[in-house]
Amino acid sequence: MKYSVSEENYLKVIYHLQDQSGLVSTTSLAKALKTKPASVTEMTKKLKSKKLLHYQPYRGFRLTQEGNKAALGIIRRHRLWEYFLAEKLRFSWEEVHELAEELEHVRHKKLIDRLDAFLGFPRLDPHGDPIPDKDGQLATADVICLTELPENTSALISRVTNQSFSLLEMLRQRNMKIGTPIEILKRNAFDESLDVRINRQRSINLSKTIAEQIFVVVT
Amino acid sequence: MKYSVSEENYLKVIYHLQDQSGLVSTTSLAKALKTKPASVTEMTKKLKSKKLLHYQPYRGFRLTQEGNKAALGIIRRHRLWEYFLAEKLRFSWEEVHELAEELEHVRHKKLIDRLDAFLGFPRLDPHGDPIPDKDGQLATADVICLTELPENTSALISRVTNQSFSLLEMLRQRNMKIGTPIEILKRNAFDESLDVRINRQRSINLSKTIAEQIFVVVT
DNA sequence: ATAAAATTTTAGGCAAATCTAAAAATCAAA
DNA sequence: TTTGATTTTTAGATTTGCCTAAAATTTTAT
Ligand SMILES: [Mn+2]
Ligand SMILES: [Mn+2]
Ligand SMILES: [Mn+2]
Ligand SMILES: [Mn+2]
Repeated sequence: MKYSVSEENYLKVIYHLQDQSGLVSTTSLAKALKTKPASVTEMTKKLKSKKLLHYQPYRGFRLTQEGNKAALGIIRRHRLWEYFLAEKLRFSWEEVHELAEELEHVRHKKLIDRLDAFLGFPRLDPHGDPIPDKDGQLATADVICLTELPENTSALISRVTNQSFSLLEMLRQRNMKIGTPIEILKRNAFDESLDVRINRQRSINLSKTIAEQIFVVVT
Repeated sequence: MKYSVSEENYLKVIYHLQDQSGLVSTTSLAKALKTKPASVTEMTKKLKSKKLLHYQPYRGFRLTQEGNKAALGIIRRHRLWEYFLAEKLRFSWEEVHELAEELEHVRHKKLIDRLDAFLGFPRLDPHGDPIPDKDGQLATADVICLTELPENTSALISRVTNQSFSLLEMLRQRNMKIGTPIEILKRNAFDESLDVRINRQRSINLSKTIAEQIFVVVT
């Protein structure tokens, strides 16, 4: 019912890794948590014994229902604090993730529900990621990766899943934020970069690496 | 420069105990921290080696300048979060202390300074305790204990230093909060209880035990 | 199918913070 | 001032989470 900070970090990271690949490997988790594979094996054994994940030695693991629910609780707290930091304390979107990494571990149902109400029950965090509600329900948005957007089709930037400080800082400096209109003018075959129009005004070039991190909704 | 949650709790509690008695004893600290004297001895040895407190084996200890500064930083965070919880999230004053006990350990200068600004640089927390400013300065208020207030002298409730949930809940239910007008009608010799008038209206009886926890400013 | 490479687990340790039990020091009283 | 009670410290364990190095297992390549 109540987990340590370390256990919570494992649960959250496993949840995110699962979203991409189905089963999560020891190495990928070790890398994501900046720890060593041996440590991961020990912790996953513990989490298994607490019935938070399915785990067969050498085979990888995934969250149980219980583990999933716990992870969503942590993600709810993380994203609500991110929203608070950005909207109320005026932090920029590249700064909030790191701070929320600590605040998310203050775990009192009443605190987080009051915070939710104070913020007006926001549905998206500053990066466009959905905020699970009281019951752990996640709103689903039908976004596509910017790299999949056809040319000359207007869309809105709706989500940036990568939390890298420098990526987010870069986007902010280019006035690209959640809700900003965007359109692909040209795909450059040589480096797969994109020439895009931002805010129906400025035209800039985005490397493939950056474009892959941006998700949009066609309007 | 950066201390563990445990070290922070020690520093804060030593600060408060020092305020009352000069030198702090191993047993009193153990009691306040709900731990055992043996654990206190080990931790204080560590804090001494970090030059956060003066400590002679068997003789008791007190904070160094450095330790004092650190303690004030923790108290600043604690009280600002208490203010936030009470003013913004509408928690009652008996609920905020416990929540702030966890939030106070999220330690980022910029976060706390932004929170301070967001709250409008409050000077007192919900219990009337002064909030140290950015530089650790504490405003001093000239309060007296309710038990010292002369009869028929109007005063304002300005501080309740005891953080007991049930004491604070009791006072709230009697409409006694920071800023509430109060006046002593009669001292009862038998049990040293006080008949007081609250808000220039209701007259109630306060036991000596309760009266000792209330501090007032004569108006 | 086998050998080499990669991944994962086990074994053995370490540091922080706690505990209990026993020893040492201090304090209080007769 | 000696003794008995109290306080404090030391000794030795325990728990959590992490580490390195070595062994076990699985995957990949010849
Ligand atoms: Mn984040
Ligand atoms: Mn986010
Ligand atoms: Mn408090
Ligand atoms: Mn307070």
